[in-house]
Amino acid sequence: MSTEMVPAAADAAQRYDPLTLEPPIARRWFEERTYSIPNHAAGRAIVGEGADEEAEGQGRYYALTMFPYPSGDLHMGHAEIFSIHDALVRHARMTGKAVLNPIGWDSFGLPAENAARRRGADPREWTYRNIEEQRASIVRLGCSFDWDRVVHTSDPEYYRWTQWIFLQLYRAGLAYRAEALVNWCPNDRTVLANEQVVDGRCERCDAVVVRRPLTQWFFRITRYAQQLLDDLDQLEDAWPERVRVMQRNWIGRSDGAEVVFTVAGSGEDVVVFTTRPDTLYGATYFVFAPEHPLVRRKMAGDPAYDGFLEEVAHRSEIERLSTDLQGKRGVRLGFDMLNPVNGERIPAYAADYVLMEYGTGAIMAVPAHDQRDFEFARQQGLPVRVVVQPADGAPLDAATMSAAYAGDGTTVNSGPYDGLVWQETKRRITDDLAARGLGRHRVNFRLRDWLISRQRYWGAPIPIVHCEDCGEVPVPDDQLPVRLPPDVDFTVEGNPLEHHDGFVRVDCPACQRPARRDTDTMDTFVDSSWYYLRYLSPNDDTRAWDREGVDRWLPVDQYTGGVEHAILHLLYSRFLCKALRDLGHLDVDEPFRRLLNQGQVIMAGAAMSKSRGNLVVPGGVYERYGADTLRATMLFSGPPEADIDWADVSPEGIHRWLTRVWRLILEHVAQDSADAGSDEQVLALRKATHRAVAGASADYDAFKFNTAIAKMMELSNTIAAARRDGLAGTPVREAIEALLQLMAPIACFLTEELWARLGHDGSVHATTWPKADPALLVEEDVDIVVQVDGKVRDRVRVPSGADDASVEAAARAARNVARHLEGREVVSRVVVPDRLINLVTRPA
RNA sequence: GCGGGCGUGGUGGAACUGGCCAGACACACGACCCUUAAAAGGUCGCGGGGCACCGCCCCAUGUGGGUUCGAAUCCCACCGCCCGCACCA
Repeated sequence: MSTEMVPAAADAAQRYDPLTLEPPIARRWFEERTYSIPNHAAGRAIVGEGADEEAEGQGRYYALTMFPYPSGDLHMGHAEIFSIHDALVRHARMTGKAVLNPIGWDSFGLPAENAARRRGADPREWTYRNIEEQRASIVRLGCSFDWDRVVHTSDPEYYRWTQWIFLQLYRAGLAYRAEALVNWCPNDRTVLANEQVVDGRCERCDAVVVRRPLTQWFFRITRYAQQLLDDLDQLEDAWPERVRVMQRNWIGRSDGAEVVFTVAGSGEDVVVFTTRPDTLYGATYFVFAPEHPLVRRKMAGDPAYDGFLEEVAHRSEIERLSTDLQGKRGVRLGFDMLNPVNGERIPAYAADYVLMEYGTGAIMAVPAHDQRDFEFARQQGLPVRVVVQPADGAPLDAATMSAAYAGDGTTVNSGPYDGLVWQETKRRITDDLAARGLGRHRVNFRLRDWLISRQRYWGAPIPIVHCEDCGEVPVPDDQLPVRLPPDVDFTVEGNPLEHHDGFVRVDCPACQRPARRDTDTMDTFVDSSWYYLRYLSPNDDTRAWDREGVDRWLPVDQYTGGVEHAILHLLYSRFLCKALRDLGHLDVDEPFRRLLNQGQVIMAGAAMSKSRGNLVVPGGVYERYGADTLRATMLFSGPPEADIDWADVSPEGIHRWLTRVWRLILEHVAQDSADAGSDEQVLALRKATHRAVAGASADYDAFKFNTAIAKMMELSNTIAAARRDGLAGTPVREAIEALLQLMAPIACFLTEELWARLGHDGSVHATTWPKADPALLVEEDVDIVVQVDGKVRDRVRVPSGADDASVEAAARAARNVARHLEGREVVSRVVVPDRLINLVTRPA
């Protein structure tokens, strides 16, 4: 369509019309699989130089973007992610790298099932229709994905291997079934994920969610807690600081001690975890979690305790949140505890501010030095004993203090440890207890095991059979996948799989007798924590991934996605990578070498959402301005990490610029047949071009697309001005070609078309990234800022590299400088070569 | 409460490791040109104040201090905003 012969004048007058220009190109890239790449591909630049193995590895670039969830059509947030990702991908490709750039869909999950429930339809239909719609939008946006590697996590060909991974972990003891307190919606009669509980209520029906013990499947992520923490250091400067901090906090390592207390009279041992063993002498009472098994046993039948337990069990999440730090509730238990350091007898309580899930479910309470203990003590009239005195400030007085003191200081009231600095006390007390067998140094993590089972239909079935004789029996690998039955009844309450006899009834794989299939499906985060591996052999039905491909491409060089996955998805993926490494299936410690968190697209300060009615979809912008304008608008609005408020953004400026570039180039093609212009003009344009190339290249490397675009705008303005001043022919053409190459990763369609109009056969995207000529970047003369006493007073033009003395001479000669030096004596000078000179004076 | 981050024109944002009179590049706005008119396009102006106004001076990067020849950038305190975690022992 671009090579049609038309009179030059008519051609130059042709309007920039992205709506007819873009779709055919987009379609061609999709249909011809232009950006597909084989596993053994090597970088173009490298191949030409016959490089060694290491260099060959550097030529490969695995670019990954978080695959979308198919909830309806794309929104502006997607448009931003894909604009950023595609720009960096296209740039990487032009610099000669072999880029693996796959896409897929995270297509299991609750919304599909809910849609199915509402309409009695099959979740497949809803899911795959949405995928098709999104795919079309992504293609329309010009994204250069490898369409030969598409995966959907809901395809049996995919979840077969999710199940295989489950079994790998199961056999290694990393997957297990146990009872746990989970979120239960009494209205929907189902378990909810934490993410599905909003402010203590079910996100679907708004019922108040309660905690309920159920037998669930877990992945033993806690076994990797220390590694997950340690290896964050490998990601320094490569992952955003805040993501690493969030993961570190989530893992939550705390160093302290285990201390053994004894039940007075019975001699039963109860272990507590504390980070402050130095305050043991300050323990004035003892607290158990309400559900602590020892308390249940000892207090069974006690009306006060039973009543309290009942009350706590029925407390909803929402109440727990609202009572927060005030109203701690507890009951005095009918026994006392003995403190191992001094044998002191202290009263035992059960209170809801101690959690069964953290530490050992029991604590020693030191009200003087822990705020929660302090509040509970004041409430119950329990004694407060100061055992740490701050180094400076007024000494603490237990009778009058209004808050706990958790800071550092000197140990007091602690027998043999008095006078020691608290850290020293901490160490010694722990050592001494250890010597007596009553304690030890101990590290505790906040991280809990990953609860992966869901009582849901639309997920990967857990490949386990429950047999009365054999117990839990894994489904043999050659019988995978355990398929989701298509004919389920969504009108039943709870998990439809439980009500599907054909699914549930199965022969035990071990003894062949009738058994029962596990009806839980896996959390969708399991699906998404390994998809980057499946991209390496998406169609291989003999194994989960191509080991050779994995070794060649991993780790992912660049991962782009939203910060909302800072913990869950990224932590799970890191865990699974390490587990699979230890099982011998791959050979990297960390899956994602670099991470870029793009900002969110918001609307007038608020998140876009359907319920707010402020959802903006790309469709409107496509129809008005086209995809290039949308892409460039997203990238020009600010740095990629920053949020974009669509209310502040206007695509019009970008559209005007693209139109100017279009016109500039068409006019050049039509008119600039012969070279024209002075040597000075030619040199000036060449310098401007190479400055833009150097600057924009650096910006691309740093993903600063907004400033890169600013430099391209400057260049296009310079070219236009040069043409107006009479420059024509080859020098203009050179500048134009560089401009198009710089713009190609951003305005992929416009540049493709104009490149062809310039008479090139191939694609602009297949060209090699322009290189700035260093000789054209240096100026013979430079402007030097002249300061007098730190204030800028003038500028002088001197030869580049001029020595300090001659710069000073030139500076003193400058008119405005001379005025300011009048009556003053220069006592020193500071020179920044080729940039500035500062003359420091005093009155003469 | 703990942790992380951010405050620059009317707006989005620039300013490499402290150094080119802070404000690139745009948006919006204003004036003018083109036009019968509008749209589109083009040119110019655009932080505040001042003057002996072809040029120069003063103030200005949330506020107040400090370090430095020199601070949007580094340090301290305060004010404001955003995000994460939150009875974690």
